[in-house]
Amino acid sequence: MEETQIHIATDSFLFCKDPESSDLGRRIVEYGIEMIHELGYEAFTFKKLGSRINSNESSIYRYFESKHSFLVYLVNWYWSWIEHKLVFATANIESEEEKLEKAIQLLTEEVKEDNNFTFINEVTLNKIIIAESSKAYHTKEVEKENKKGFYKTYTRVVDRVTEFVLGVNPNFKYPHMLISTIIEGAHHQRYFSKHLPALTDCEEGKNNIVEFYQKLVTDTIKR
Amino acid sequence: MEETQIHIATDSFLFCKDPESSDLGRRIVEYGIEMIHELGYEAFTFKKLGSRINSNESSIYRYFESKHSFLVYLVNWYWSWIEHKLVFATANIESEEEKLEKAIQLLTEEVKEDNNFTFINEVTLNKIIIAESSKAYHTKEVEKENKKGFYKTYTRVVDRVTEFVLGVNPNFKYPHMLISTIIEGAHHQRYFSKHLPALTDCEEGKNNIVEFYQKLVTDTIKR
DNA sequence: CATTTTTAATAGTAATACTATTATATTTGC
DNA sequence: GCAAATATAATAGTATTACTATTAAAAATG
Repeated sequence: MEETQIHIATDSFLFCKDPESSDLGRRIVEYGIEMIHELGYEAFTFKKLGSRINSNESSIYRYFESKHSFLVYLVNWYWSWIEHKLVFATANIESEEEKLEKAIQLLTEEVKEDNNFTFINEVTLNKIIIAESSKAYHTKEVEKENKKGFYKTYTRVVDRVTEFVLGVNPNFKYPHMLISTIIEGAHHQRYFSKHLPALTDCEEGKNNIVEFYQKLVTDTIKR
Repeated sequence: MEETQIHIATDSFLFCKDPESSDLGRRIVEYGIEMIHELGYEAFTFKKLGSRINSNESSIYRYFESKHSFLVYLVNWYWSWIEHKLVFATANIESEEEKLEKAIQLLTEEVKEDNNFTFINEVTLNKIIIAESSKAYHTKEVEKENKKGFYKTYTRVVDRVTEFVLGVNPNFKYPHMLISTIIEGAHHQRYFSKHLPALTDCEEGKNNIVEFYQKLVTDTIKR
């Protein structure tokens, strides 16, 4: 991987105490990801996590206000990481078309390598994003939380790619809609291909999802 | 509305006792929809529903095995209803293009009228589908439940519209992917436009979502 | 090395998502 | 019209969840 040691910034309103600031904090995040992936969000509890990392439920509460805010933290970490990769992948590229293509690739491909520079396993985190992230915003408190900035990292990624769309076609009316459709769509398709295959046309091992969305974007914004 | 008294078939594995078979069953569904909409899926409980309809928590359990299976029941009812409307809206139409257009309209528009022929308020149910339905299949038990047929109504709708896509372009490689992307996408956009507007380009009151997806389909499948 | 901070241990709470049992209505079949 | 069957309501109970509060022990820091 091209990265040297990177640090993903997370806003301080996403936690009580910064999990990156201590060994316990890092273990909470590292094994929390592992356990949400294994058990699913519903069955995951801080109590179970505490006993897995030889710590205590109440100690985890000093880092995260609730199970929900832990999920929100992970979602933000993920999108900050994607944003970093996006900036890197599109730097020094002249062609707007090519920038957009790189962006779509990044947003729709499956994360396959864990760079191991951090305590976060990005491959597993990507699977959590696909399977669980919609639970972060499908709550009665969305609007309140949105005002607090809980979803701004995601929004920022959408905005960046929106710029590339407008770079290719400045008259395209619905760039945000297109990009959020593609991001959510690709996640759905990956989930469906694994669990509800009747809803997709994916062949094992083939990169149909990326191909489909690349074509969809090209066909939709050009005219 | 064009319908006469309709009856939406629901498979018997979706409930313990058919809620349509009694007054209590119908009240459970009617007010259950109302309460999930008001409180959100997480805060909704059978206990609260029982006291709202002057009945009892344990009586509701005679109709539905769990809160989860109640949601699954509602999702299936919704898609059966959509399927019915779809068949009706595309009957006797010759042109494949026109059939597809009607279908996309139906799948992406907001439900605005409750025909009041049944005990189910379709406007409210549509809002539940938009905000909560992904929770029905984002569980660790998806595959098991899929085998039992929990998601087959949805699949059937996707399959029907897939046929229209192939009617317009028999060589199009990803019709299921396209249709499920559009269905989920439209739901997301409606949710975003209300709660997370930075992710869309919707103007209040305008039908941008339908317009966007109609164009997207046309541009993507033609070539 | 004294103080502050962090962590662990323990206990406790209200609520959730159920199950089980029994009593009382209501429906139905004859 | 009434006995039998069935549906519903009332009550109680369970294990677990998602937390909060308190205190003691351990570790870091100035």
